[in-house]
Amino acid sequence: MNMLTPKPSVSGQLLYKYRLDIVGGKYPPGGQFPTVRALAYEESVNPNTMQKVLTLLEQDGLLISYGTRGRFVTEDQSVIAEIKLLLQTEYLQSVRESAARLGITKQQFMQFLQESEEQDE
Amino acid sequence: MNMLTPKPSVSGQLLYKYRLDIVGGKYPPGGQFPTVRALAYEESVNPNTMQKVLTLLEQDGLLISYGTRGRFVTEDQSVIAEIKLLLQTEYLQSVRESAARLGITKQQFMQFLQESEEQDE
DNA sequence: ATTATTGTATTAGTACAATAATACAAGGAG
DNA sequence: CTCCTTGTATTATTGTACTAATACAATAAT
Repeated sequence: MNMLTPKPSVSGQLLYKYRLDIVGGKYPPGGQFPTVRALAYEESVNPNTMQKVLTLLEQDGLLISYGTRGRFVTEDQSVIAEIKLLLQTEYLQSVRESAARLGITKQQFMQFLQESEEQDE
Repeated sequence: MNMLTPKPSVSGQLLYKYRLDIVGGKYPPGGQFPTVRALAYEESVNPNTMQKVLTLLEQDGLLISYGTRGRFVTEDQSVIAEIKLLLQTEYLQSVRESAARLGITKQQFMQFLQESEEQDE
C-alpha cells in the first residue's frame, strides 16, 4: 500500500522523466531526441500521448522540432541549466513543506543524510 | 508552470491530508471524526468521493466506523505511531531517489537544511 | 414516537486522459 | 523518382475519477 503518492497522470510522469533525462545529460545538448513512435513503443504508450509530452518539452524550450528531420535537444545550455535549477529549487521547497507536514525534524533529516550513500563525484 | 508534480487525484490528496492530520494529532486518538457530509462540504467535494476516502482511512486502521454513531479515530496509539513512521520512512526514501535523479548533492542538501527555519521543539 | 443525522449503497451522468486508427505533408535515402 | 520515416492532425472510443441524486437502515435527539 502506497501511503504517499496519489497516482499522477501518465503524461505527467513522462514529462517529468524526460525533463530529468535532459537536464541530467542523458540526451546531450544539440543531440537528436528519439522519435515520437520510438518513445511511445518504449514506454508502451500511445503515440498521441507521447507527442503531447514532447510538445510540452518544446514549450519548456528543452526540445526543438525540425519537422521531418526529427526533434533535437536545445543547444542552449543556459536553458537546460536554468530548468535544472528550477527543478531542484522547486523540489527542495516541496521537501521543506512535506517534512513539516510529516513532522520530520531537522535532526532527523541530518541523520538521514548521514546514512545516505554519497552519490556525487 | 509546475515543473514537478503532475496533478494527483482529488481523493488521493484528501487521503494523504487526513492521514497526516491524524498522525499529526489534529484528531486525537479515540476522538470523533467529522462526518462524511461535513468534510465533503468543507472540501467542496462530493459526499461519495469523501466516503471513499474515509473508507480507505478505515483500511489503514486509522478510523473506525460505528454505524450511525459516527466515525472515530482509533484508540490504538501504536497504529497511529506505526503509520506515522511508515509515512516518514517512505517519504525519506523517496527523497533519496528524487535527489539522486535531480542531481542534488549531499552538500547541497546540507546547505538547504542550514537555511531552513527550525520548526521543531 | 417522531425527526434528524449517521453511515452506506446504488445508479446515472459528466469530464478528461489515454487509446485506437488513421491520414497527410515534408524531407531523407535508396 | 519512389519509398520510408519524420512530425502533425483528426476523429472516435475506452476507461476512470468524480459528480449528482437519491434511497435506506440504524441510532441519537427532541
